[in-house]
Amino acid sequence: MNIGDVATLSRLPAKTIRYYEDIGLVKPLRSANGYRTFRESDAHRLAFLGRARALGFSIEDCRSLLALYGDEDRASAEVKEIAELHLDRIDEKITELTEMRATLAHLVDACAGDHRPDCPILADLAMECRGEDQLEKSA
Amino acid sequence: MNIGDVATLSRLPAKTIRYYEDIGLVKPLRSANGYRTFRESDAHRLAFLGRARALGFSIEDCRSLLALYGDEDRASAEVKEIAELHLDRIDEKITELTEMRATLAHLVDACAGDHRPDCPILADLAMECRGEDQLEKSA
DNA sequence: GGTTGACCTTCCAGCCAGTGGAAGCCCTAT
DNA sequence: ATAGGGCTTCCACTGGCTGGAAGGTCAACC
Repeated sequence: MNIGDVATLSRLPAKTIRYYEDIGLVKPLRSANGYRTFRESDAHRLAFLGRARALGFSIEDCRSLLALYGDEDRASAEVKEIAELHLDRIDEKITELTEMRATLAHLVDACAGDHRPDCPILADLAMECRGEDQLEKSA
Repeated sequence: MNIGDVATLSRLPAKTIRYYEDIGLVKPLRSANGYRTFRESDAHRLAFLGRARALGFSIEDCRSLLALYGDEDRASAEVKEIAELHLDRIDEKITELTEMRATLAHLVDACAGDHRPDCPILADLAMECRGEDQLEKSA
């Protein structure tokens, strides 16, 4: 298989696949003309990578997961630990975004959104009275 | 004020403040020794930036928001539009993360996490049977 | 006057995970 | 023979910083 075929199969851009080779995640053979030649196992690895990335795992997580996948003597606990850490990171992000969302939604709601210049969104961003403990110290 | 003072006030790292100058978000004066000298208005802008960034606005959004803030003739509608677009982006991210979270939580839940190698997380990532429509075509 | 140490300066490199584009082979079909 | 599509490498760029090196400046202390 050439890179285009495996790109279609894995739904990863060819560029990404070359990048994955660069960083050692996949090691296709080369045919006489210099083209990359992907075996079934390479295609399989790329599909694995595509799904792991779609779940938000970092490239380094993917590397570890692939290593565990190829290790017959792995303990599922090792896999689970990676997944749980990732889950925690996702939860943190969701929490952070949800807080942002709440604040922002509140401000958007309060803004008339008309031709007049008065705007509670800008007023909030420009607010002097946060970080007052710091200001007091230096005052 | 030197950069350290304004860094403390705005709770932004000095490096970040230098970067903001680089990209034209803030324009401090220079004193004879080459040190940046921040006016009250610069400190104010940096605080504004810190809060806008904390709400997840992109640097380019921040640039627009600062311009609107300084424009007496702005319409609040312009501010609101930026905020609403950002809100939509946040909602998209939350949705995406929530979907990931659900899938991942399901898999983590199904994994024994013991010394044995069997692992539904890896099994899912390695699954052949997704993207079957594509596979069928090329088969 | 010398020295420490905290502060400041610039510049260059790197992070993550790719993406875009140029310049140039290779292969097939007409 | 030539047009097109696919493949190759390489370099630069994205966002939003962050780290570190090499060196200038300033206030305090001995």
